Amino acid sequence: MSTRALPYRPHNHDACVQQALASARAICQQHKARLTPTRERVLELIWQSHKPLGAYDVLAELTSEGHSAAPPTVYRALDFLQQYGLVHRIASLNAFTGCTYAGEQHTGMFLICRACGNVLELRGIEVSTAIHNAAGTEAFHPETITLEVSGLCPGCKTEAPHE
Amino acid sequence: MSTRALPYRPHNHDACVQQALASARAICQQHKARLTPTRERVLELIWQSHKPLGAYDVLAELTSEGHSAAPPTVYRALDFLQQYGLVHRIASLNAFTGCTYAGEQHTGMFLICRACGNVLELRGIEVSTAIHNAAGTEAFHPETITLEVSGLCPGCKTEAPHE
DNA sequence: CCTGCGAATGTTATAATGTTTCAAATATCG
DNA sequence: CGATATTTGAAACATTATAACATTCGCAGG
Ligand SMILES: [Zn+2]
Ligand SMILES: [Zn+2]
Ligand SMILES: [Zn+2]
Ligand SMILES: [Zn+2]
Repeated sequence: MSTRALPYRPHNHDACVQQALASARAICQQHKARLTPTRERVLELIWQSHKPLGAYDVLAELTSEGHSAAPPTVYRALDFLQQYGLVHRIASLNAFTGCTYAGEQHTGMFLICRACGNVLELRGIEVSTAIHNAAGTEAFHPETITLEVSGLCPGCKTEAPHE
Repeated sequence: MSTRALPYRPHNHDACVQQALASARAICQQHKARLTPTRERVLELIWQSHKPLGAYDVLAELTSEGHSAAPPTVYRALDFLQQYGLVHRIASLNAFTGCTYAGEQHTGMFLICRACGNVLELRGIEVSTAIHNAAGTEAFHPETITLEVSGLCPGCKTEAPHE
């Protein structure tokens, strides 16, 4: 269903974005949710950037396009997109990124390069299982998992191998 | 070395706190780091609460004690405490909690009850291994892992089993 | 076509969280 | 003591997020 974005490697990003938008439209239709122009534009802006985008980055882009927008405009769109699993919030960055596996059941695991800022989302089924097992030993009932790994991507690691 | 706090169960919390402070003093001495009165008081305040404390919560407490404090006072103390592994920042809450395993090498995994607000820190070695394995398949070099699980603790789960 | 209703948006203000900057005080060591 | 580095005080500022209320829009029923 979803074409997996090649991690940290060059690819036709326009096609990438267009596919994400098409997928989003389908998902919203399924749920009878309205992917309005503002919501769709916010999703597109987020997808166009490989790096997570802050809410105010999105806002700046919208206003630069002549859209009369205020913080609530963006946050409301982001809430909607999160609700339908189209974007994820990266808590450690206060930023948002497009979901690579929209429509598929998954626990998002994010590899965040501290050098280039790119983010790769993995499904991480084994990780998810291990987390649920660990929580189970404490009789804890998990609902949402925040898993963000900061470090160096392959490219940046070879560029700057010496700390 | 460290006495594991009994998860979500009653215990002598004063002793809990005193032990954490003693441990912190030892760790700082080892590293020739200065656990100044303000830093120690911030650590104590954070430990006294089982729930993660926001920076401004700490600040309010300090000022209520007559301490002339401003935001940087607290953030500097928190930076110091994080640097020496004495507290963790919970990114999904914008709050801070005392480290249960200070001085021990570990990847913090936090079980956060959305009902009562209590937080339990687990070491989660299997989880850590799974994360590193997953990152390895992408040739990613992990440095810091943010792993926060929100859900219901055993107590709150039985109280409100029906969503 | 109107009309009413709920969803979505516009607008303003404000809250909550975190940082920069520079000066003053304090500890540490020779 | 005097030089040096660390820590703290203080004020302003920056960033991120929400509250409150008015207005508009999409759509179904009459
Ligand atoms: Zn996802
Ligand atoms: Zn990189
Ligand atoms: Zn810890
Ligand atoms: Zn609970």
